[in-house]
Amino acid sequence: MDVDDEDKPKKKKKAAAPRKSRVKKEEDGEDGETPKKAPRKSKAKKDKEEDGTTSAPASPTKKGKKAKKEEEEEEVFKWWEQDVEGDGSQKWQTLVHSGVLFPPPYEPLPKNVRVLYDGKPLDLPPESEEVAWFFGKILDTDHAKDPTFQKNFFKDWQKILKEHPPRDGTRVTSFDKCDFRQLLAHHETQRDAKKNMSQEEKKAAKEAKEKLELPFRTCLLDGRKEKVGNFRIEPPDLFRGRGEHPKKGALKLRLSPEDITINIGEGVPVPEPGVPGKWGKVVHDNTVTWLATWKENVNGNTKYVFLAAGSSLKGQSDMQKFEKARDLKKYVDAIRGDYERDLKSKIMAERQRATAMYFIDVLALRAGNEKGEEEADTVGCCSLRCEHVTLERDTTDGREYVVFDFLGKDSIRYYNRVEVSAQVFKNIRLFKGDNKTDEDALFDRVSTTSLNKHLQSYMKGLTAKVFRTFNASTTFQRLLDAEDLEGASVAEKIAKYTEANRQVAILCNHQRAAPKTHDATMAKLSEKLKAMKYDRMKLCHALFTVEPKKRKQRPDLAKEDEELTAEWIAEYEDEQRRLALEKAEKKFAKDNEKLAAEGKEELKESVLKERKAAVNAEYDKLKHERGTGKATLKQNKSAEQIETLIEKQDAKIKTFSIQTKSRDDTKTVALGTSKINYLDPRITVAWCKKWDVPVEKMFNKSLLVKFPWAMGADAEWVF
DNA sequence: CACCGATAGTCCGCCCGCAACCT
DNA sequence: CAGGTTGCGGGCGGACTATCGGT
Repeated sequence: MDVDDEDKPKKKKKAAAPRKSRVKKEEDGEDGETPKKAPRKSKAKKDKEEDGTTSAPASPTKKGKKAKKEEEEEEVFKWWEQDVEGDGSQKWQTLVHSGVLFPPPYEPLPKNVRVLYDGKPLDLPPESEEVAWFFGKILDTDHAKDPTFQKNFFKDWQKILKEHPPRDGTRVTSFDKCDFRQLLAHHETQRDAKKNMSQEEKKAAKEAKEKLELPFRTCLLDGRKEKVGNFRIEPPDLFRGRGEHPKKGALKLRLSPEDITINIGEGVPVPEPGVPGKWGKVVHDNTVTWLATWKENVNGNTKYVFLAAGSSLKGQSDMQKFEKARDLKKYVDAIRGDYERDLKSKIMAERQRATAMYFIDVLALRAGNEKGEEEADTVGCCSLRCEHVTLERDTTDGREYVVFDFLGKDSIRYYNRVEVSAQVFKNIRLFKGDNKTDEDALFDRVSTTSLNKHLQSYMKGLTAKVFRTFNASTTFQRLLDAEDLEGASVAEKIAKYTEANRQVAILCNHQRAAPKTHDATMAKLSEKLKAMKYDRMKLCHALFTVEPKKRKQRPDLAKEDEELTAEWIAEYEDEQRRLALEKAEKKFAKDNEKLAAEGKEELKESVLKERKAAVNAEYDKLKHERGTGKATLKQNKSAEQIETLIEKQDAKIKTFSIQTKSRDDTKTVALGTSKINYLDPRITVAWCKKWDVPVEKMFNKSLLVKFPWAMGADAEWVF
């Protein structure tokens, strides 16, 4: 399903007109209600009927499961099977939706929950109390302890306080005199109360929420039902910028309908805002994909309500993104040749540009736009400063390195020591110059705009970010191709896939904080692994006991696992004994409880004694076996049977250790981001088909919904 | 003893929110 | 700028685990 007629130049700006008439006509008759039958080869209907109806006559014994009918009756629009038409500037013909959902109004705190000022409770009007609440409820987080956050919060709170002062006229002038602890306590109480709601209450609350949200969840785009993404208007709160953002803690205001612009089809009913007021503006712009927009007050950014990731509009542009990245294959050799050449250019701007391109290509750095004073200080390739790169030469082998150390997007640290060619090394030394300071731009003659413009000269639509997609997917494809998985278990296959995913995530610097419980989890897992190895050891010993000559014949089994030290074995067995005894005690108590309930005579203490003696005998036996290299099993088994058991145990150990290692390797790597944004899903689909792995194992529900267009890729498909 | 099913408690992966990028 | 895509963290719900009783 290659889309190869993509780059046929259809640059006539007004190409939208012809197809409009056809669709429009159908529209009028149908009120836009019924899904438009796809003009060409839609097999969707047929597919549905086949599984939809037949499963209905359930067995009479089965309780009629509350007809979860809405399951999948919707006809799916397979846009990727349509012929590409138009230039993409027009995004829709008709659009019907319910607007946006506003957050509930502020509920004032109970009278006994107060901010204290100078030790005395403040009686605040709701407007200023709400702002205090935003701060109080996060009092136990790092944000509340951050000076910038405090400063910005307090400044904005004072502004609100001016309009809505404390009822007794108290002047709030010092942050340090404020005590928000009652607010936090109230927050915790609320949280507990919510947690402790009964099942029914929780269910009722959930249903009420769903009912409320239902109209907003979907819209009608060209008559088809499509999922809407972020239909909830962002609630007011204190701005949580990432890293050292100068505006963190500032008050993000509550929005009214007047702040919102609605984009909707012409001639369809405009939804009413769910709160008092009128929409700021209503427009009918079918060249854009947003349903609503507003301007956020803290940074002045424009926010939008878009369709969900699984929608046709998002899917189409997502697929185009990957097609564009695949296009780059055709040009990349020329581009590389040119920048290699330009690394030596006499023209400084060219030389810098070539070096920047080299980093973007090889390291998958982001473009790196200029940023303002009012934003966190983060950089990408073009905005690197001299302080972010250092040069190193290995004195023993003369190899040369550039060490990158800077804060990138989301203030995530990028640290990388990269071996470079003599030319790149020389260039960086040159760019860092003698007359530059640490704060000066490394590439003072390159901007993202100029670099992108240069890239466009090779390929239409080529920009720096395309290299990231290209790099990620190419790397992924190459790593997967390098593994012959014939005869491998599913667990092994998945491990190889995850490893390739991991390599890409590392390339793209997708990090995450290690899970808080990681160390504890790893400790548990390795104990479990040791226990498995212990069991294997016992099986081996048993084998040699049954058939001593095997010790010579099977050196692989005779070799002792050095991880299982004598101390560990002793500790482990003692612990197991303790647990077994404890269990025997419990069982004894339980048995008696039951007998008592039945009015029968309780077991005598001697029974417990016997049982414990049996346990002790078993572990005494193990204790005697320690260090002897011999063992007897609970049940007698033939040598052959034991060997089978060992094989099984080996498989179990192997699978388990693969999983354990993979988890450890991935503790600070975020795999999701590349999977969602950078890896062409068709690579995964093809790989799954090639190695007979269900695609559901590699894609979770939302990825499956996001990538329907990729599912048709066959086993031979390559990026 | 193996296996199943129920239950409660824990954990971890998924989804969402929205910030931070790019062009 | 407007209009998108990319990205992390946090909260939540569902899966998993431990335990127990019953067959």
